[in-house]
Amino acid sequence: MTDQSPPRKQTRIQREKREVILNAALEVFSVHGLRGATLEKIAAAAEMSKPHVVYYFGSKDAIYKGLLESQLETWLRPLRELSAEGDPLAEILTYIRRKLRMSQEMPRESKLFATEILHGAPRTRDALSGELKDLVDEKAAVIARWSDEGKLAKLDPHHLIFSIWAMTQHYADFDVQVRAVLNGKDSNTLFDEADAYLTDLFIRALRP
Amino acid sequence: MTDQSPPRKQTRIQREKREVILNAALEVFSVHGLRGATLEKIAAAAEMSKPHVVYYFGSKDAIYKGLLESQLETWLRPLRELSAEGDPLAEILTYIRRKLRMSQEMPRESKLFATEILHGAPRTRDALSGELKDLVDEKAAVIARWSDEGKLAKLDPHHLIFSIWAMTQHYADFDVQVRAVLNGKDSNTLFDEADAYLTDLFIRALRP
DNA sequence: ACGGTTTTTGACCAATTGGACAGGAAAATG
DNA sequence: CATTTTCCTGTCCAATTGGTCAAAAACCGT
Repeated sequence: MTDQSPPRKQTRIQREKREVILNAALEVFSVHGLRGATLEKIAAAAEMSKPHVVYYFGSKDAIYKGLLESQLETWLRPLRELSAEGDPLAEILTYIRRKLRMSQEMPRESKLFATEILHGAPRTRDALSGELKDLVDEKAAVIARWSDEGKLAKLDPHHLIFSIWAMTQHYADFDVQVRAVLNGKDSNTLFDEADAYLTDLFIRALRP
Repeated sequence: MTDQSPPRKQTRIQREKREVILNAALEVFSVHGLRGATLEKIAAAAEMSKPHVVYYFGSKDAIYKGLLESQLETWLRPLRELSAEGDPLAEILTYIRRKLRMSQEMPRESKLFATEILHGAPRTRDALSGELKDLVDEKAAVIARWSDEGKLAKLDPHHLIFSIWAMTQHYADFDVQVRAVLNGKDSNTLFDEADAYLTDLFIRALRP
């Protein structure tokens, strides 16, 4: 028995095509949302025929779910990397910077999740109250300990995390609005400003 | 000429019906988004027939636009009420509290705007770079003056406003996520916590 | 009570769209 | 090569859905 993979080995071409489709779908879903996206648009973006897309994923919904799943881990990584060992303030500032950079570099993923959650997270509920909650609780406990030890100001750690999510993702999800107000600023300047602002804000707020 | 209204006087029944439809539409749009909402669902929520809804608004799109327009002013009011005359820190904290309360009391409106902007604000672009930008610039100038006078910490006023939007609306727009993490907390407790946290955060950050 | 206007709806239509299907092209397999 | 398996697409279909239309019902001024 040389075949060690449990259900079925995926061929190279299968992996590649699925990858292409997921990327095209991300493009389309992030702009139009689940309902606004059509198989046709996805197929066009992936440069293949509509039945071909269905051939690989079975249904539009399956693509959408596939996308969410394939991105969830990436999405949580910055928080996961927040280490209990490091310097409290530095750890949190690094987390903020990582999250902000992620928003800058992966705005499509950010919008995908935002839309999903905004609409009640019908396909992600379990992950939210399972994996996500566990991770947040764990890191919130770390932050709470830091506060107790006097290394950080006493601020509700859960809400601290929420506010970091809110602010960093704001720049990706509502970029149209931000850009309309700060009209003419290019993306890099904008994120540099945001970085400086958030660093400043949280240094002032978190210092013991 | 007793009729003084420019184009046409709207009858009582017309105003009422339009009101009912807008309210039903808000319910449906805020949950499903523009594309996910159907005339049928709106009609059902308004307890009338589909052609009746069309009779009053002409098209689904017109209802959507009507909603956005009828809510925009309400949405901007808290910022508009931020007064250059008051005590700087108190004014900003009051603004935050108003905005947060608004998110709590009008989550449907919040989600409506969030979805619209998330999808590129195709129907709101002008308002964003016109009315909204002007208002923000005006209030940002006020805040900048306060900072210059040493009454407030020096923080980029535009980004300060963005961060307030981001955090307050987060609790309305992503309530599913917040609730999944803080599982079991009822709405009032949650918003009270948020209020306490945000007040605390911004007092620490804004004190000169 | 009556004629006209406004309101309301059932029935219908055309466009869109998710997806099925049959069969051809290409690749792997032997 | 022959055959089997995988890949790929043109064509079609049924469901959904935004919107029309004609006609009925309710309303209103006189």
